[in-house]
Amino acid sequence: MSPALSVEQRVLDAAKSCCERWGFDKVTVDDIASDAGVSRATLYRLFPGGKDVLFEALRLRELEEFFVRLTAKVEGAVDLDDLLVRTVVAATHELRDDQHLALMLASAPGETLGQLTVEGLPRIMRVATVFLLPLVDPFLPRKESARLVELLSRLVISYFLAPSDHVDLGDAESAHRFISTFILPAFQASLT
Amino acid sequence: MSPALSVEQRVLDAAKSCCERWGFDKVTVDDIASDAGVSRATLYRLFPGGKDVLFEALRLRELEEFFVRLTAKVEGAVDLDDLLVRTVVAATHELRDDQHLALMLASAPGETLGQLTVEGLPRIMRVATVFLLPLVDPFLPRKESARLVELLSRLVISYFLAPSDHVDLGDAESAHRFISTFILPAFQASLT
DNA sequence: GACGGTGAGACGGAATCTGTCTTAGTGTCT
DNA sequence: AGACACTAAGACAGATTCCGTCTCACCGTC
Repeated sequence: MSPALSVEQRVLDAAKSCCERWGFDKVTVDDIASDAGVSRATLYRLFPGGKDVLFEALRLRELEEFFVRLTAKVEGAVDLDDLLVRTVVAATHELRDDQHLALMLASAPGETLGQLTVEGLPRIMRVATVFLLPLVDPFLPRKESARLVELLSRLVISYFLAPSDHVDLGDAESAHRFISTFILPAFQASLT
Repeated sequence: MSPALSVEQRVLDAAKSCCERWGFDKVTVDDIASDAGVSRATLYRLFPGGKDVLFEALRLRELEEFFVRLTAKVEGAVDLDDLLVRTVVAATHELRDDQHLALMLASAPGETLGQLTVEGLPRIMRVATVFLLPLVDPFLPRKESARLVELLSRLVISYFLAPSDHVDLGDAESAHRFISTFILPAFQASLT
């Protein structure tokens, strides 16, 4: 047996694939453990607290991978307008293309929505801030950056979950119109 | 709500699709009931005894559909040799193409194998006899027909579960060789 | 031989599932 | 109108599964 990946990663992969195979609320810890080729004891040693902690870690990993891909896509923006439009468009596309997310929304809508809106939102904001703040910082004072990142994160999620007839944040032109009209003016005064 | 299908059939369909979605041992009666758009009480009224009886009924339905398709494929055989070869070949192909069976074998091998070999075999023999006896009857005395049907059923299942290097019952020529060599001689004396 | 990491599995308590039952609602027939 | 068949909803106890923690034996390394 060649680990290749760390045991933690193997377990998280197993959790993800079990989820996709059986749906979130049918998965048991035993399923995940045996899928990862690991004993239950080991799983609990790696993720003390069990299922909750494990899935929390999985969500965190997915979230970070999401922003790694996202920031890679928006590198080299020339001004704030450009940066925000590209970020919002790329994020929207990523959300729409996320198979795992789609499956979760289909098989366990309540849980998944909670992770996108209520319980999970603080973590999302936290990670979004970590990844996006450095990109926005050149254009705005720190405090304004944080406000901006939070605002856009909320908006992207909202428009992803409930698309609008008037705005399509997956479309560059529409996103540009939206951002110049509703977002940038609020931060114009603070532009550095 | 237009029933279109009888409630029993809807419940059996739900059981089948739940099985395919979640695997045999993850399905609950509630899953099936709500998938069929039926209350749990109704389900237990239709299948007194619950899960076991329900799945028994499902297996019986699948089995009968199997033989309906099979007999349709072997109509018009001119002699016993022809009939047996075509039956064996068609049955083998049906088994190999059965998606539901493949899923069951993959997700619940123990249970499914039992249904093909140990507990389930009597029922298979019974249904096979009902469907195939009339086809074989013209060529053999009743008692020999039953022996023949049983023998071939067992062989088809065995070669399906564990293919041989020497015989391929899905191939007409190979099946013909096999049947003329091992099967027909034993019944030659009884040919009517 | 000590030591960290692991698998196997026992354990009690919580959660879920099963199968039966009762109740109330709906549509049909007389 | 009333009798009737059929159903959804859900309460219920008992069985089963699952969870999280624990112990113990095992193995490779130091």
